[in-house]
Amino acid sequence: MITSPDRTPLPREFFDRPVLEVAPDLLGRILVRTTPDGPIALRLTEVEAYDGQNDPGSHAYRGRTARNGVMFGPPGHVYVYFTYGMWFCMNLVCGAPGRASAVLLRAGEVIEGVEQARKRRLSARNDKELAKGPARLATAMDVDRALDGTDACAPGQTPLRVLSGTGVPSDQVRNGPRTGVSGDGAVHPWRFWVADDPTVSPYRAHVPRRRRS
DNA sequence: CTAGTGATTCCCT
DNA sequence: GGGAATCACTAGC
Repeated sequence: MITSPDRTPLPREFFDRPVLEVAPDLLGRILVRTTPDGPIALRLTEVEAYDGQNDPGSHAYRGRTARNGVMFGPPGHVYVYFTYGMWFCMNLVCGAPGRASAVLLRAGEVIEGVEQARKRRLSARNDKELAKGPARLATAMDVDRALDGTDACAPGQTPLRVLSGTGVPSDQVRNGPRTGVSGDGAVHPWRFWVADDPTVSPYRAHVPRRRRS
């Protein structure tokens, strides 16, 4: 049976909670990106929690900088960072201002605007790979640094919004170590995903890169 | 399927 | 100057 997902926007209060509550609760929600070419919608299937300055894996661990400033602001805003010289990744800021916690959006299923997402992700071998991985997700959803600081809970038109969707029953939520996080931050099992979902990205342990000559 | 590596730029020490 | 919340590609099993 197909039930139509709830298109109610998530209010700011949804994000104004501890990040370890918000992260699993985001699974099954619908991220909507409004572009001039029409909307792209994504059902979230994999996320990671980053707990501000308490968390060695978090960009906010060493305090506020030019890059991570949005994380220290109000919840419900989008934090976009550039990494590995080529890619963008997007987060949703959680908790009270100053908490600097955020949820990294790692993977999802494109459910609307598939044609547009395919054009942005030409190397994807099938539609399950369109947003399988955080940089792939950002690419498919046309998210880059221009959207850093966007309020996803603002009234009226916004380039990004999160809708209620259907959510995911808690017995379908799995969790484990975060991908690509090194050092002391690797101990926390703060990656959450939907059980047996084919759009979840493969786990990769952090590998330190060898120095180039 | 897994493991290894180059790409490429920005941030922070 | 070192490394990064990654991806795509290749080789080999």
